Amino acid sequence: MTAAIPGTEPAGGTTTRSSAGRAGFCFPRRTSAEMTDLPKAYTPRDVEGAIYERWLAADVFAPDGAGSTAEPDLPPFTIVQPPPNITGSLHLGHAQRTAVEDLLARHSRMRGHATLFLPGLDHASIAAQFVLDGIIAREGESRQSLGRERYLERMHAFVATTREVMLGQLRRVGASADWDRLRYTMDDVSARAVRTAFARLYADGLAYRTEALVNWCPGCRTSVSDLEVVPTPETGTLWSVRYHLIDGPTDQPEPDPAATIIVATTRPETILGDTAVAVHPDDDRYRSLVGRHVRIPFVDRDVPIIADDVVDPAFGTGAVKITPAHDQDDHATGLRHGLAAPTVLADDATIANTGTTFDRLDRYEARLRIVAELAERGDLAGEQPHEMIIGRCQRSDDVLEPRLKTQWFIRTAPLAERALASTRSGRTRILPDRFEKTWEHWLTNIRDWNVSRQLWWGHRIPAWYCPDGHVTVSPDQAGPQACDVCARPATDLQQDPDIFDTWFSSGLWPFSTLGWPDESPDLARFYPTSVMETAYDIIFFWVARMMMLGLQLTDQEPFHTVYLSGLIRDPEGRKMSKTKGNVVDPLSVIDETGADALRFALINGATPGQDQRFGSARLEHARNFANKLWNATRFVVGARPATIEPGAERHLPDAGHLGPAERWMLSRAAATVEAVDRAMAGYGLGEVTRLLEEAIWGELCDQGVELAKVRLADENLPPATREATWWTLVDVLDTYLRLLHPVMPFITEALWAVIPHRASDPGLLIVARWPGPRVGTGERDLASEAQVGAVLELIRALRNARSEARVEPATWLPMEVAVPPELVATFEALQPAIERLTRSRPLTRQPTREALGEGRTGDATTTLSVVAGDIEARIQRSTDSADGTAAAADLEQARLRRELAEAAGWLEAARARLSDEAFLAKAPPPVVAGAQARAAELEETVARLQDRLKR
RNA sequence: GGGCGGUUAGCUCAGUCCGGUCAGAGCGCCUCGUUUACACCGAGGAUGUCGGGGGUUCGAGUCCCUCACCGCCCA
Repeated sequence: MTAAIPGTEPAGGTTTRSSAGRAGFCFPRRTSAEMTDLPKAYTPRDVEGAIYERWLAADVFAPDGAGSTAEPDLPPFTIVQPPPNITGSLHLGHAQRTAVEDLLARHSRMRGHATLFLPGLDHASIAAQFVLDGIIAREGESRQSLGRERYLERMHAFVATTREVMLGQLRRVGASADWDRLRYTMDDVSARAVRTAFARLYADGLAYRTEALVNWCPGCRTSVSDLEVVPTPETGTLWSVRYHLIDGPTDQPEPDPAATIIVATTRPETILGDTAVAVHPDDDRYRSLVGRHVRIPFVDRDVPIIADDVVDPAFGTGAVKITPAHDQDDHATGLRHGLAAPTVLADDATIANTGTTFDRLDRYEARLRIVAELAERGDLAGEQPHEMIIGRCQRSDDVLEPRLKTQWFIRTAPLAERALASTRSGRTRILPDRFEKTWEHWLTNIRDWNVSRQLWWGHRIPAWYCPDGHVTVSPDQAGPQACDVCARPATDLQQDPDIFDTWFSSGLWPFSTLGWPDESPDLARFYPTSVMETAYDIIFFWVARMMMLGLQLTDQEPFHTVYLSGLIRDPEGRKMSKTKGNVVDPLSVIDETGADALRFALINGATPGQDQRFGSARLEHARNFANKLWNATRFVVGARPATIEPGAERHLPDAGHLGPAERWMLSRAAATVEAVDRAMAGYGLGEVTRLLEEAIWGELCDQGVELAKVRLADENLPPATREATWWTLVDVLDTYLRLLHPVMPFITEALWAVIPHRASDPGLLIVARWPGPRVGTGERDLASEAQVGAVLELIRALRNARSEARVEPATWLPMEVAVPPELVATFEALQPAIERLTRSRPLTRQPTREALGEGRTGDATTTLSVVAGDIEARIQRSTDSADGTAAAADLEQARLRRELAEAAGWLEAARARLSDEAFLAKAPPPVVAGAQARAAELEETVARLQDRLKR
C-alpha cells in the first residue's frame, strides 16, 4: 500500500479499500512517514478547493446522489435557501446564513436523512434595477433612453455575470447544496408558479385591482409596499398660511381680505391640490366657520371648511388643509366627506396639471416658490422648525410621495389569519420564540399588499384589459384567448405593463422551487420543508409571505421551523454597509484564514436572533482552533505504534488494555456527543461550537493527548496496551471530527481521510454517520471521569504550586504523595504521566498522609505542600540550590496562607448555610447533603493547610 | 406612543427558559517556558458588590415589580 501522493493533491490517489461506493473519491492512505509529512501548520488554501471538488465528484450533496448514504426509512430533511439578491456579491451576512443552513444540512445528512439543501438566487427587481440604472447612467444612458426591450437585455447580461460570482462564493463557503436543483426566481418554473398563484388568488377573490393611495418613489418611478418605507426623522418647517373666506362656493367673486382662517402645513406645494380645510368639531375657535368656504390660493378653487374628529386641535393652528390625493390621512378624510382628489404631482414628483406657473417645477422648488409668493401676498402667517417623520425609499432613499394609482392588491386579512393559526398551534415554530410576538403584532395589523410595480425587471402581471375595462387574468404563458367578460379576441386586449413586487415570487419560493404548481415528485417528497433560516430583519418580507402564500396555495405550512439569525455587525457594533465602508468580503477572509475558520467564527458567537459583532480576534481564534485540531491529528497519526500496520483497519480499543486516561477520554467523548445532541436539538448552534472547542482543545489536546503520550512512548509496556491507547485516541478524534464536520467541513474531511476507518465507513466524512448509538464512543464511565478528574486536579495544583514558588519549569524535584485507597489504582496507572507532567522524580507514594515525610528530607523550608481534594503531596526542593533559601520558604508560607484564607472563607460560608435552620428545614435533601459534604471537604482542607503552616 | 432586546472581568460575549459549586470563556494584560503535535503553542496569574432600587424565597445574574441608559421594530 504505497501512495506517495502529497496530502495536498486533489482526487486521483489510490484507495486502499475496494468498496464500490467509495472508490475514486477516497483520500489515499499513506505510510507513517508520509503521514507525518502533514505540514506543521494548517493551510486551508491547499485543501479546501480539492475537497470541494471531491464532494462534487462523489455526488454527495443531492439527497438522491450516487454518493448518498441516506437511510430510506428516515424522513427527508429539506432546507430551501432564501435566495440572495443577484445584484452583486455576497457579504458576511450571507456567509453567516449559508454557514447555518449548511450546518443544519450536513448534520441531518450525517444522521442519515435524505437531505435537500436547495440553493437559489433572487432576481430582486427593484434592487437590481437600482444597480443597473447606476451602471447605465455612467454610460450616459437611462432606462427610458434604452427602452424596455434593450434594458432587459442589459439586465440579463448583467445578472449572467453576477450569478457566477455569487455561486462561486457559495461554494467557497462550503455550501453542500444540490446544484442540480439550483433555482432562480426568474426562471420558467418560477414564472409559471407566479402566474398560477396570481390567477388562483384572483379567482378566490384574494387579488383585486383598485385605485388607492400608494407609496410612490419618484427616483425608482414605482410604487413600493408599506414594508419598503423607511420612516426617517427630520427637521422640517411648519408654515402657517392664511386662507381667505368667501361666503359660498360661487356667489362671491373676491374673497374677503379681512376674513381668514390660518392653516398649518409642512407641505405648502400640496396647497394646489387642496379640496377642503378641516377643523375639530369641538373646537370653539372655528365652530362658526364650519360650512363656510375658503379660496385656495394660486388655483382659485373654493373649498369647504369641514369638521372632522381626526383633526388635532393642538397641532398648529388647529386648522389643517386637506389634500386627498397626496396624504394618507387626508385621503381618508376626503372619502368621509366626499371630497374631490385632484392629483398635482407627476411620476417624477414635479408639479403637474394645476394650470399654474408652478407646473413642471420640482416639488421642493415649487415649495420654496409658493412660500415666497404667499409671503409676498401677506398670506404667510408664520413659520417654525418642525420635527417630523418622513417616509423614504428603502432602496433609493428618495422621499416617498403618497399618490393615487390603480394597482393590484392582495387581500391579506384571510391569509394572515391562517399564518397566525399556524404559529399559535405550534405547527410552525419561530426561533427564538420571542419573535412570535412581533409576528403576531404585524400579522394582526397587516394592510392589503400592493403588488404592482412600475418596473421592467420582474414577472409581468398576467392581467389583460379590454377596451371596455374588463379584466382577464390568465396563468397561460401565451395569455388569454379572449376577454373573460365580453369575449373580445386577445388581439384587442392589453396586458398590464406592471410587474410583481419581488417578494411575491419570494413568497412562493418554498414550493415553486420544488416544481409547484405541478404535483412533481420533489414536491411530494420534500414539501413541506423542514427549516427556513433567515435574518430576523426580513421576517415580514420573507417568512410571513411564504407562510401566507404557502398556506393559501398548498394548504400546508411551508416549513415547521423558522430559525432567525442575528445580524452581523462590525467590531463597533455598527451595521455593515457599503456607504460606511465597513463591509467585509467573505472571500478575502476565506483567502486569509479559510472557510472553516470563518464558519466557526460566525457560528461560535451566534445566539438565535441576537446580533453579533465580527472582528479579527474572533476569526484568529477560529483559525488557531483549526490549527490545533490539525496538529492534534498530526500527532495521533504520527504516534501510531509500530505494531499496528499502516492503513490497518480501524477497530475499537481493546477494553482489557484500557487505562484510566483512555476510559476517561472515551467517556468525555460520549459526554460531548450527548451535550452536542442536546444543543443541536434546541438549535443552540453557538453552544455546539463552545462544547466542541472545550472538548477538543481543553480536554483532548491539553489533557488526553498529554496523558496518552507517556504510554505511547513507554517501550516497556506491552504492545497491546500501547495499541489500546492509540486506538482510543483515534476513536475519540474520529468522534470529534464527525461532530465538528457540520461547522468546519473542510478540515474535518481532510483530517478524517488520514485516520484509520472501519470497513463500514464510507469514503467521505460528509456522508459518514453522526456519532450515536450506532457509531458511538461508548457509554459514560462516571467513575473513571471522577478518578481521572481528581488526578488532573492534582496535576493542576502541583503545577500551580511550583509556578508560584518560582521553581524552574524544567527542574525535576522529588515528590511524595498520599492517595486515598479508592484512587490508588488510578494513580498508579497514571503515575508515569503525573511524573512527566509535574516534573516529579522520584515519585514516592506513601500509605498515609501522616507518613508524608517532613523528617525525611528536612524541614518545611524546603518542602512545598499541595492539597488537591483527597490527595496530598509534598514536593521536596533541592537544598543545594537557590530553591532552598529563606526567600523560597517565605513564598511557600505565603502561598499556603492564601490557600488557607480562601478555603476558610468558603468553609465559613458553608457553615453559615448549614447553621441556618430555615435552610435545613426547607431546602431539598440532596441540596442539604451536598452542602454538608462540601463543608466536610473544606474542613479537611483547612485542617491540613493549618497543619502545614504550623510546622 | 406601543412592543422587544441589551446592560456580567479592560474588550467581545456565554450562562437567565427549568433559582441551590455559576460567577465562566475567548481576546487583551502580567510571569514563566524551544518537555520531538502545535509559538496559529504550553504552564501559571490578576481583574467582576452579574446596570440601580425594591420584592418573592431557606437561597436570586437566574423569578416578579420599578427606574436608568443603549439599540431595534412597529405606529
